[in-house]
Amino acid sequence: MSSSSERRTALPRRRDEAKALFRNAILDAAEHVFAQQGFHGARIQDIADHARIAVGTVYNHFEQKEDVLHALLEVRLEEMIGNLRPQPTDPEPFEQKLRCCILRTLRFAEEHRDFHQVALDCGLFAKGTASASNILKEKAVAHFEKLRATTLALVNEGLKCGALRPMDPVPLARMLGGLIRSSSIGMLMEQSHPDLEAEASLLVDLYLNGAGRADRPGRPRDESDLGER
Amino acid sequence: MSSSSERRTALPRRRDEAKALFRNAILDAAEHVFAQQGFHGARIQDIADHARIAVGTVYNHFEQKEDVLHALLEVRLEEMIGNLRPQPTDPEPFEQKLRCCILRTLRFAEEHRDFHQVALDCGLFAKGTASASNILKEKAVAHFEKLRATTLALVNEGLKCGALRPMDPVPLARMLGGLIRSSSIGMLMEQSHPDLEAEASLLVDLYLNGAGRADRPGRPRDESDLGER
Amino acid sequence: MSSSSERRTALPRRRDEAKALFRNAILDAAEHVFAQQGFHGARIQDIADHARIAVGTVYNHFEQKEDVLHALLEVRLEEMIGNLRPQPTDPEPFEQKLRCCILRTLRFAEEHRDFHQVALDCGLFAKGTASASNILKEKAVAHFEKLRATTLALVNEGLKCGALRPMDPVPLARMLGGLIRSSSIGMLMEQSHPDLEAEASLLVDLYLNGAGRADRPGRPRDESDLGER
Amino acid sequence: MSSSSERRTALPRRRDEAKALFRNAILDAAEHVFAQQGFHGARIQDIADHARIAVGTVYNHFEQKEDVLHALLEVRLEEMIGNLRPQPTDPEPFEQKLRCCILRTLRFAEEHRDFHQVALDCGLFAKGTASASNILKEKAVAHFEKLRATTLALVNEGLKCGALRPMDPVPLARMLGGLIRSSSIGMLMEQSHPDLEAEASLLVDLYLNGAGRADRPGRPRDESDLGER
DNA sequence: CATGAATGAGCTTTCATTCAT
DNA sequence: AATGAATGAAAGCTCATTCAT
Repeated sequence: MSSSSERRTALPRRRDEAKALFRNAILDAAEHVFAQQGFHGARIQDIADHARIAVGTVYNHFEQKEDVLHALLEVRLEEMIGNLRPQPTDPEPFEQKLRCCILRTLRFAEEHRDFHQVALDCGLFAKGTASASNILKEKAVAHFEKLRATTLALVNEGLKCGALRPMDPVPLARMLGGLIRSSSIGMLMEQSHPDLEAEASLLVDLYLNGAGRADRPGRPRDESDLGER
Repeated sequence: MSSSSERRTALPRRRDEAKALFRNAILDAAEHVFAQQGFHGARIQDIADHARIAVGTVYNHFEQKEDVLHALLEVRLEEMIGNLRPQPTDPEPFEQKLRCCILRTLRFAEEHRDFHQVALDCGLFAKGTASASNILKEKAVAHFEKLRATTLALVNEGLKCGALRPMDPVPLARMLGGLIRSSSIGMLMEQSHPDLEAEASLLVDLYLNGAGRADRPGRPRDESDLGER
Repeated sequence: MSSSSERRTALPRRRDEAKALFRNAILDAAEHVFAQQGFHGARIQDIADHARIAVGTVYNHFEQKEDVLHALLEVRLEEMIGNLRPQPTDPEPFEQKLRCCILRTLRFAEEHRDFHQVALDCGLFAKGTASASNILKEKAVAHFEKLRATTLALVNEGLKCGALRPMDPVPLARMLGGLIRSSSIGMLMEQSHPDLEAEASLLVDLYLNGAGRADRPGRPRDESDLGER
Repeated sequence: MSSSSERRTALPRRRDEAKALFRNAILDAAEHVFAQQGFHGARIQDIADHARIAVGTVYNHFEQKEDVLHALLEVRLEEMIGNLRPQPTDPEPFEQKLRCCILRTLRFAEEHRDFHQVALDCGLFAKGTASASNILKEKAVAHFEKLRATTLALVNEGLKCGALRPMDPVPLARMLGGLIRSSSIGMLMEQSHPDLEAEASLLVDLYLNGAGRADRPGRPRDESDLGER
């Protein structure tokens, strides 16, 4: 009885493997080509060439060019959000935990420069941007919201444990996102491979303590510090 | 001083006025259309329609589509940089001056949402981004550098007068840029018209003092403060 | 006042002339290419080549490939219907009038073999046929209906003047259409140039008197003749 | 007489059965899909889906898409010609025999609306039509010729027995074909299920006696009738 | 100099056919 | 022999750019 029943499961299994293989190859190729040429500049032919497959094959896995982009962003963004989100193994003081999250995110950016390039190009980090909303439409917003929600959750945790100033979490999250983004973009631009640990520490320091000189005159929070002594 | 000699100067003057009129109309239309549809999604026809002129007329003023974008960015960026740069009338303590610069920049972003949309779309705020480098090429870098230099100058002034922590100005500038950008994007996204004065104050506060609670335990700069006593 | 006011009328006039020139050139080319290769086999490039214009120009005059076909059928069918419809100058006895209408229609078919080919290919003479309904959709039905109505009007005239057997005009019209169509198709097939006058006379004779031998035994209408004696 | 020798004959028999099963399933599916979407609009995938088999299987039975159409037309046309051809059991007076042939043909058209649709679409009834000649090439002509020959044979029989007017059989055959075709098309169009017996009688009547009123003045054959008295 | 139609290279997408399983 | 994914040539359509008026 085996052969037929085996076929029913073994063949599809192989097929599914092959399917996933092609799909990933296409997404990897797309990541690279989109990063180099932008979404509009990238031709399906280029992606197919990079994946060493035929144009038609791309269309066997994705209905439209846009769907390739969408799938790519979805997959990578999930990974990125996973990195930004606190892990069970992260150390407890919020400052350390934040440092770990940022470090992981920077490492991800370092390892996935192409994706970051694409994400920027698509305005993934800026909901409502023109080409983003035109290419990705509502889906773009969903992508962005996920990232924002994750950042917000991180900030809220900091507020709860008293590590952050008690204030509206939205600007706090916005600031955190801005800092990470600036740093990531800086890395992309410099094409350098900096000391990510140091960079993460610097980011946390700047985020928590600000850019101002601690003992500068008229520092508002010094006054409140005095009051507490 | 015959009428003919007058004509020699008067006529060109009129022509120049007319020329500038068309050029500005094209740039205004382009700002709107690019913001709505993205650079690649915008057709010359669309821009011409918005400016209520013929396509050919666009090509009488700009060699290529890209040149329209370039000119637009150049004009608006100059204005934006002018706003970010400290003015003679700005109040002296660095904190106040910074607040003024940021406020002007946010106001500009508010008034030129379309330009901001375009600038984001073109990765103007992120040198080396795909579509930016493909569309604008070297010129994009020049645009970006100008903005970066202005931010850097502002930070250096803060360092000189002792308002900022003595450290590498590059990350300080990057952080400042990231904050302003985050806030601008936030405004674009929310489609709301917030209290810009309050927003500027908040930004300065966060930039100088950080997001951390001042009296939290183990605050690093408290230690350095101790050392100075 | 002249030049500007002239321009407003003179320029558009020239433009309209040119426009009609191109449009007709496209339709003529399409008639030929569609006839040779069928609608699906004809590429826009082929039509453009035949009209000695660029592909894009075709699209400046017609939104889609289908619209070219539609316009072609509309124009030619109007002409064809004009030929089938009785003219004021046609002689009065219905038989003679019918002969004239058929002769004109056969002449039109002879002179516009290409159109006939296309019309057949599109099932223009058979409402609801597959490719017709797929390519032309509702418009195909409209085309067909016009033709049918014209044939019906002709038959009704014959009924009114007592030249045709008093019966349901629909089968009478159907028969007339079938005869003309068969003859036209025969001409297309034979690639010959027959004596159209003779062909028209033959058609009228067959249509009015039938294919049966007049004096054959058991002829039903002879019986009715008997009753009248 | 071992089981092995049996197999040698039994197995191929089964195989042939299975083969015919698939072949017929494909042709049935093709008949439906071609009728719905036209030859060019029908994808092999559609046909395979309808036959609930895989695309590859179609190509195991037919070399090309066109061959499917060709085989379909061949099979159905043979059947159609068989219906049009007089049967041994048909009653003898030519008029009755003709009535039977037409009735069978109309019944076939009624039962095989899809095939008729396809045949029309392919210009099967009009040799030399564009898409027909492009799709079916010479084979189309062969199909058409068979049908024409059958019609011609029928007409010749009528001539021989004196039921038809002594004249060139080609126009007579053409007229007969045109009448049957008009009626079939009419049925396809109306989507109605008329009384086929009445329709057949009407056709024979019109074919033999024409559409003209028998006692109208100046009827040419009346004169010849007079002469024979 | 404004105009707007002509141009044609280039792109996305389709689908008949092939072929490894 | 059935399967269905891979293939890639081919076609419709777009739109930046040109140019005659």
